[in-house]
Amino acid sequence: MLSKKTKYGLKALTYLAAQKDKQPVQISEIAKAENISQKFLESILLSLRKSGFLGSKKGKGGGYYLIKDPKEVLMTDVMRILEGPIAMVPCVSLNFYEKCADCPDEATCSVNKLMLMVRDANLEVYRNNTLADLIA
Amino acid sequence: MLSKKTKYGLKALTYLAAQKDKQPVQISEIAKAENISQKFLESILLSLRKSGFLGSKKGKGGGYYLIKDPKEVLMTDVMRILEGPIAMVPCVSLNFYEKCADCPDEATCSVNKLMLMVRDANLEVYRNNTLADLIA
DNA sequence: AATTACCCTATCAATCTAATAGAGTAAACA
DNA sequence: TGTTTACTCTATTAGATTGATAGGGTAATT
Repeated sequence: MLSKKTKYGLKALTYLAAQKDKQPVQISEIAKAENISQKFLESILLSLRKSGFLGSKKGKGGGYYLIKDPKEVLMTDVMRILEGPIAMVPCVSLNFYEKCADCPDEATCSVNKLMLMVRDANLEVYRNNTLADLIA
Repeated sequence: MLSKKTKYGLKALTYLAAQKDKQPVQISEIAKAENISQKFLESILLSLRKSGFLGSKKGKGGGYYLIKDPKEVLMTDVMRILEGPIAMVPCVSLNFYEKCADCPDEATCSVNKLMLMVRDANLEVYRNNTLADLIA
């Protein structure tokens, strides 16, 4: 299951990407428009800022804004920040690799074999889609 | 993340598929060979039996055995039983469709759009792989 | 200087997962 | 026929995670 964090994060990103000007948008505005718990959204936007997707401005007229061009924001990066590893098992993860404690041999492991194919299929989708593609 | 249930279930299925004869294999043998908690494996095999993948035989010399030819066992069916919906959000699920409560319009929803592509990519993998493919 | 809106910490109920325990039941075999 | 074997079922549990909420703190505009 996709977590609400990722769901909300994606919605917020596309909301910001759809803005005509680059003016900051208040959290409250996004939360209201997308039916998201404002406090929860705060923490999500914060992590998106810390990972370099968003900028923020404090004080009156402040809010969050997209740093890069939506065309430059790859879904691989977004998903890894919001949802975590793209792979369904650590033993096939590119960025979060870990050996399975119980599995004696990856080369002959059926789970490894299947999940490797699944990972590649997912990567293919995430690599070929940017934030801009989700709006059009 | 792939649940342990699915992981163990897949391992058990491939273990049974790799058997030369069609003789029943005891739970304890599979559990030992694949490093799985026996009691947990019991419940998994039970659900695989109830959903038509496995047959069982009680008493001495009993155990579980594969009902169909491994070539006929599609990963789509296995995954749906073990892991649940293939889609990451209910609003793009073929077999478990549900409208998102918070989303006003699927047609313009960015999450829907992305997850639809992800679902199709995953389906492609699961449809093109059978239990037999995981052994070879 | 006051307001606005981001920033951070802590807490919480609900849910899910993985594992375990223990008793029950059906089938095989001597 | 009776005992053994191994599947079947119910219940319980600790632990982790999720999603949400509360409340105060801080920095930057006006």
